[in-house]
Amino acid sequence: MEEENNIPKVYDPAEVEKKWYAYWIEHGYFHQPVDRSRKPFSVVIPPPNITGKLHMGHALDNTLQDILVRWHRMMGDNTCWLPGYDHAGLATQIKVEEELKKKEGLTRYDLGREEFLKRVWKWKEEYGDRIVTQLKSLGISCDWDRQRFTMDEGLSRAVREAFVSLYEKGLIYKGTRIINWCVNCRTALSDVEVEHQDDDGHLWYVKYPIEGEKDRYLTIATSRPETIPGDTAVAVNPDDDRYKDLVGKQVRLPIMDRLIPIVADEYVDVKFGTGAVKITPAHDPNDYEVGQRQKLDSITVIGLDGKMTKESGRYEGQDRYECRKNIVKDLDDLGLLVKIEDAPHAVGHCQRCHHVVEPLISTQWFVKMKPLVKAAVECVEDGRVEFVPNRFTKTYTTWMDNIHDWCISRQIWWGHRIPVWYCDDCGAQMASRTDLTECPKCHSKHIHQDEDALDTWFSSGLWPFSTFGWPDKTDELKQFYPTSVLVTGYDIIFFWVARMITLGMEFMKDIPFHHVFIHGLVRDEQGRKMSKSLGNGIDPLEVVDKYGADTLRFMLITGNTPGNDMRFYWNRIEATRNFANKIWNASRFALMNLDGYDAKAKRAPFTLADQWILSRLQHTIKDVTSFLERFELGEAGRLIYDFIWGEVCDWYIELIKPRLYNKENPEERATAQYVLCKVLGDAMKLLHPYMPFITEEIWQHLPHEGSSIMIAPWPVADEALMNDDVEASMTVMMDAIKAIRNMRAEVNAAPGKKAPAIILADETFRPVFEAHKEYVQRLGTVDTLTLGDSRDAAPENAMTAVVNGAKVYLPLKGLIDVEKELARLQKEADGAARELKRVEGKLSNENFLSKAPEAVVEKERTKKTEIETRLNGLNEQMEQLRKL
RNA sequence: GGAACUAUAGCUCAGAUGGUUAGAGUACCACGUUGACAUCGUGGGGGUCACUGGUUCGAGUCCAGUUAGUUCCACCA
Repeated sequence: MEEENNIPKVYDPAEVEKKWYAYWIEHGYFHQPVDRSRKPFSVVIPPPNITGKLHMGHALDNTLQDILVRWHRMMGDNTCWLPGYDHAGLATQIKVEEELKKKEGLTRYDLGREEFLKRVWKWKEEYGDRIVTQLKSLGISCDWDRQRFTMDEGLSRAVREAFVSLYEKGLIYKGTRIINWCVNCRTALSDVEVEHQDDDGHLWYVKYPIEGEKDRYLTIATSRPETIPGDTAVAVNPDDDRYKDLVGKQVRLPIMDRLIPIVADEYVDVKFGTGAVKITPAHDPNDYEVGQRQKLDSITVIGLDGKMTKESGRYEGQDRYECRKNIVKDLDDLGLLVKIEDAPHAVGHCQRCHHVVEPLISTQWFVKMKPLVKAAVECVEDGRVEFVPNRFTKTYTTWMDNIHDWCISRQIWWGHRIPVWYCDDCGAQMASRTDLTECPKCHSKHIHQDEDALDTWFSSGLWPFSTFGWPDKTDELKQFYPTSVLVTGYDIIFFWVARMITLGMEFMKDIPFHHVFIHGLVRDEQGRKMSKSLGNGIDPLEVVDKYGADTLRFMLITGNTPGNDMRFYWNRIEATRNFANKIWNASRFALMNLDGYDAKAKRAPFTLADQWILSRLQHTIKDVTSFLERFELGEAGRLIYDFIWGEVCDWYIELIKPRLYNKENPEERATAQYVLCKVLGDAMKLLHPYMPFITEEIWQHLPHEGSSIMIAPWPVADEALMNDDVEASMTVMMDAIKAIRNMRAEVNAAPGKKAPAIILADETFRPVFEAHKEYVQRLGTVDTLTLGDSRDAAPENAMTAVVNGAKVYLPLKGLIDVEKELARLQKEADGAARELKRVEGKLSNENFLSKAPEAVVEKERTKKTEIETRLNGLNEQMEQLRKL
């Protein structure tokens, strides 16, 4: 062994990845200043929460972005990928509160607003960029110089501007309405932050005595008996004959002993329950509506703490669920409980803490959405903003069409405080871009700011432009807005995408991005969602440690299709790792045979193999690029994989070995070296967006121009090098070689040793075989190869295969089991006959001939001839065998 | 109650504008250490493309319906 080369046989990503990431940072490749002369390509990262820990979703999301960004950077676009993170108001506050409770046994109220916020900032400084560090280990090429945080001064200014501007237009208002209240988080929530799930519930049927009529009752069904103290009416459908005479009368509300009216309202479904509904405007959104229509009072019986208020009489102070039990019991004791039915019930839960959300009447800030969404819907419907895959357009537009006003105030401290001040003296309410110290109306110093903070999504909704300096008119904004593409999961279309489009159209009068590239979820091997509670999450960093970021990235991108969920399979990780190792060894082979290589040295003309691989390379470049243009990242990746492994490694490298090993002919050797470098180099470029590290490592070893593959120009397909004749010739040779291998394996002939073969080729391909005998000898493990004309008589005692353009024989005297061989040939012939029948059927169909395009018909004709030739060859051979 | 998605080899998945002998990886079987790679090579078996109709010269691909599964939206007490 004279293996002087010290490149390891097995690729070890750990060190390589660390090295190159540092190198890229050091050279500032991720950062590009604004260059108005070049086409922009910009992406803003979906900002991870500062509380976040990297999970598979992030890995997928950011790899997708990185592939697009790296590709466009290589294409020469003025590329900007802006990173950052989100303060995540409620989520972060909960986290810090938990820590405070655990470590010091304190609540935020113990500390007070100012001190508590100091703690959150401290927490943010300590842990806030942990996720950013984790992202870096994936190899993503964000411009870290442009990193933003939603609570930065600049972004906070944008929030102020947006709020005040909407306020001045009357699109933000303060109102007292029924809202979603989390009794655990003690804050209002928007509709999208409430997750509905079917819980096991019951329907309690309760008799309400009708006033003035002895022993007559109206029976209602309720899933929430604890709200009975808040009832202010009972409603029936106006067309319900059962109850027509009762409308206008009153019932005596059980327990509370209060008279409430019986009203008629369309809302009531005659067929459901008893057809009579108790109305509690303060604790049910529907009842609230009915209450508005019927001008009913509303009585709040459940407080902000989830406990019964004094309006509930003797239940005051009880927890809402405890009260439920007690009321049911009391009703039973009174003989008013008719029956209890099991009934699944859709109950709203807080997205953050999962406690049951309570509908309550409360004074909050809202954004009036209807006037805003018009432009946001239009720009999607007319295609200015394009969802990929397209089906998410419908998800988006139907949601937007049914939009309700957006509750944006939160009773939390961490976040952007609502920029509204109230004058204690004159009662004025004013929104202001700057902090106020006195009332602009009466000049009183007795003013105070609204206590609430804004929904986190209000600031994230401004992200595509606030990050580039809005409301200032910066160069960045001019160049990079609208951004090119937004990459995100389908789970936050409503939370985030919809808001960005809405607010972008409002404030920038332009779309925030041209494409929304939606991906699915990464699930576990059984297809379950990865979650903390199941403990089935796989840490991306663990995969990176064990197999490298390149492997994780490639695995996440290939083997699934845009917008669909995918499963995480260790076994696919291993397969991808093997691919990385394959690339590694192919380049290792190249490097070991590159000694004395001089790109300028005199070269021999290209051989068939050279022309073939160069032709295949051009097609690969063309197809990969067009798949990338259509966001078909998985398909593009697959093409690169197939090209490298299936064509370069399996065929080309094997074919050029003799030339590389033979130092007696330097010109031929130089040609092989040149083509190998060219093909590997371009392949590395195509693969670079997917596997940035290993491609950089290899590219740096290969002869190259420039300082990094990541800024090397993206390959352009050279049409002049695409050669159909060459590809056809190689295909025939490859088919013949495969036929030889196949036959030898069938009879297990001379395993590992060379054996003779005979090929009778037709006139088109005979010269090809003659010129490249050694291809067949080498890859078919053949010693003597006898060539002849396809019209020559077939050799006796030989196994046969017929491929398009040639007949292949293995003279395996003694090894052939005539019966088995006949069976094998018969099977082949049967297949060919079946196929022939189908083709003939087509070709004898008048409709096919007249209606199908000429090219398709022609194709069928050639197919027919080919099959016939093959079939004849097989039949001939079988006849001969039968004579033996 | 609406809507979307999925259904292709034992398993995980690809199959753009309808025309391939329907593919890959993995698993399985056989053979193989020829100077990149056993994280490898060669060969093989394995699919009535969920079902039923329709459109078409031609359907895994388009349309309608059925079944099964997943998900999102929705105020039925």
